[in-house]
Amino acid sequence: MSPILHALEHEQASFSQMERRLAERVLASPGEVIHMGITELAEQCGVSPATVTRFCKVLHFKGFPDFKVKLAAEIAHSDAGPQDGGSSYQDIVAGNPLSLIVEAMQANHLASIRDTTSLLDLERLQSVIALLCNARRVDLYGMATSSIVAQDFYQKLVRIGVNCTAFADSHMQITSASSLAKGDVAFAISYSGETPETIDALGCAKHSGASTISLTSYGSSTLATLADIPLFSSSLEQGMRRGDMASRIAQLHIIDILFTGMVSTRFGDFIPKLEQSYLNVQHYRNKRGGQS
Amino acid sequence: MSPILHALEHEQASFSQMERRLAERVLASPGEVIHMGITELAEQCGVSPATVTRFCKVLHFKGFPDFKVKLAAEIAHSDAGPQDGGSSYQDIVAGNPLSLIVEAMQANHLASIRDTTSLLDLERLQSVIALLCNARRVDLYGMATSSIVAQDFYQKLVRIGVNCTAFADSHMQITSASSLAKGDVAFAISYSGETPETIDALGCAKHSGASTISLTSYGSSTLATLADIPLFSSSLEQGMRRGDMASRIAQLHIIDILFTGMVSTRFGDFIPKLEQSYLNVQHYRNKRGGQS
DNA sequence: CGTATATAAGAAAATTATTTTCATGATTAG
DNA sequence: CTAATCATGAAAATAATTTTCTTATATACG
Repeated sequence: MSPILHALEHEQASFSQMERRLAERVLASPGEVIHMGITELAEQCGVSPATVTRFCKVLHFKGFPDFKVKLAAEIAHSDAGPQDGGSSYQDIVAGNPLSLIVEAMQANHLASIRDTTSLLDLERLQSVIALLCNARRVDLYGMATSSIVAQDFYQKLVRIGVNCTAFADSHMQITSASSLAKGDVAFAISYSGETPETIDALGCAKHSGASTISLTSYGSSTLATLADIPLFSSSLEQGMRRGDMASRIAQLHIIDILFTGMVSTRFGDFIPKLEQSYLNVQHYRNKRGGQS
Repeated sequence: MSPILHALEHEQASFSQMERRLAERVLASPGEVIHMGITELAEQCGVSPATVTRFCKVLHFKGFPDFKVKLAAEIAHSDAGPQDGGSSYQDIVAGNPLSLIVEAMQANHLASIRDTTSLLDLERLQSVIALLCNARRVDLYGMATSSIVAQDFYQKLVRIGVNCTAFADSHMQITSASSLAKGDVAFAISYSGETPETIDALGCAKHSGASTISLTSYGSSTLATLADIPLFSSSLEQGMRRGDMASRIAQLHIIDILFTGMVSTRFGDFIPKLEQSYLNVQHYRNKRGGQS
C-alpha cells in the first residue's frame, strides 16, 4: 500500500477525533476523495473545512490540493484492491458505491489477464497458430457471451483473408460442422466447457475429420476433453455467476495472442491484406461522401 | 506513455497556437504542472488563465483541477518502467517469437485497463448508469470492432430486461435513432470517435431528443464532442493499426463497470431477472434433453 | 475545588484559485 | 470587401481554500 494510505491507517493513534474521521473516509475510498472539494469532504465527515486543511498540514502537505494530487499519484500506482502483483478476485455485490465497483472490476480484469497468461502453454499456442494459418476453412462455435468472442475472432480472421464462419445459430453451427473435412479447423469457445450446443458442434466437426480446438475456463470440462488442443482462460474463484465478465476479457486476450501470432508468422501474406481491408473501408466510405 | 500525454503529443494538429504552448509545457514536465495553479501555468506559457480552463475542457476534463488530478494519476503509472506494474505499450511486429508476443500483449492489455480506469470519471459514470437504468429504450451504435462491444452490452442489458437494440446495420441504426424520444438513451461506441455511420446515428438520436453517450478512445473526437456525456477508454501509442485490440478490452472493461453499476443500483429489480434468464436457459435446454 | 492554560474545532473573514462572461482583434468563407 | 466565425484576453463572478479569531472542553496546577 502507498505511503500515504499506510500512514493514515497506522498513525491513527496520533490523530484527534475529527482527524480520525477524515482518515477513515480517505481510506474508505481514496479514489473518490481525489475528486472532491474540501467542503464536500468536510461535510461528509461532519467536520469543518478548516479541520481538513489542518489535517493536510499535519500530514506535511502544503494544503488540501497538494494532498489530493499526491494521493492521486499514489493510488494510481497500486492496483486497486489487494496489492499490486497479487491476483485475487473481488466479488461484486449489491449497493456498493461505484468506486468500489470500479476497483473490484479492475482487480478482476487485471488478475484474469495475468492468470490467463501464466496458464498459457506456448507450444500448444504455436500448434494452434499453425493449424489456423494452414486451415482450408475455420469454423468458430460459441453461444451467448462466447458467441461475442467468436464474432470478434471472426472479424479478425476475415480481415486477413481466412476462410471462416461464426454462426450464432446452433443449427447452422452443426450444419457447417458437418461439412468440414481433414485440414479444416473447428474452434469452440465456452466459459463452462459444458454448453451442449457447442459440445455438439465440436463433436460433429471432429467426426467430420477437422482439427478441434477448445477455449474454456481452466478446469476439466467436456469440451476441453473433446478437443485435440484445449486452450484455457483463467477461471474465477467462487460461484460468481457474473464471472463471465472477466472470463470474456481473458478469452479475448487469448484471441489477440493467437491472431497476432498468425500475423507474425505469415507477415508477408497477412499484413498487406490487413492494410488493404482497412484502406478499402476508408475508400468506399469517402467515395459516397457520407451519405448512404 | 499515458493516454493524456499521448493525446497532447499527437493531437497538436487540432490545437490552436496557445493550446499548443500549453501542451508543450505540460509535456516538458508534467510532474511540475500538477503542482501548479492555473495562473502559474498560464503565466509560464504567456497565456491567460481562461485559455487554460478552455484547454482542459477541450480535452474533456471538467476543469483545470480535474485535469491535474488525472494527470497526476497517469504520470505515476508511467514512471514505473516497462515490467508489470508499469504501463508502457509494446509494439508488436513481424516474426517475433511467440513468447514476446505474449508478453507484449499482456503488457498492452494490462496497461490499457489501468489507464482506462485512471481516466474514469465517477460522476459521469454515475450519470450514465442513472440514465441507462431509467431509460425507456436504449440504442447501441457501433461498427466493426465496436459492434462487438455493442453486442456484448446488448446481451447484458437484455438479461436485466432493459428495452434495447444493437443493430449492426447502419441503416437500421439510423432508422432506430429516428424513433427515439426524450427519456431514451443512445450509446455510441467507436475507437476513433470519427466513424461516420456512428456519428450520424448519434446525431440523429440527439436530434430526436434522446440522451446521448459516447465511448471512444481518449482524445477529442467528433463523437465525444457530440455526446451529452462522453466516456473514454485509453488510447495507444503510435500508429499501431492493431491498437484496437487493447482498446476493445478497455471498452469492455467500461461496459462491465456500467453494467455492474446498474445491477448494483437496482439490485432488487435486476438480480431476479438475471437469475431467471440464467435458469430459463438451463430449463429449456434440459427439457429437450440435448436434441434440437 | 477553582483557576489558568492548552488544545481541538468551528465560524467567519480573507485570500486565492478558477470559471464565466464579455469585448476585441484576427482569420476565413462567401 | 463584408459578414461571420473563432481564438483570445480582460475583467467580473463564483468557488475553493486558508487564515484568523473565537469558543468550548479538557487538563494541570495552585
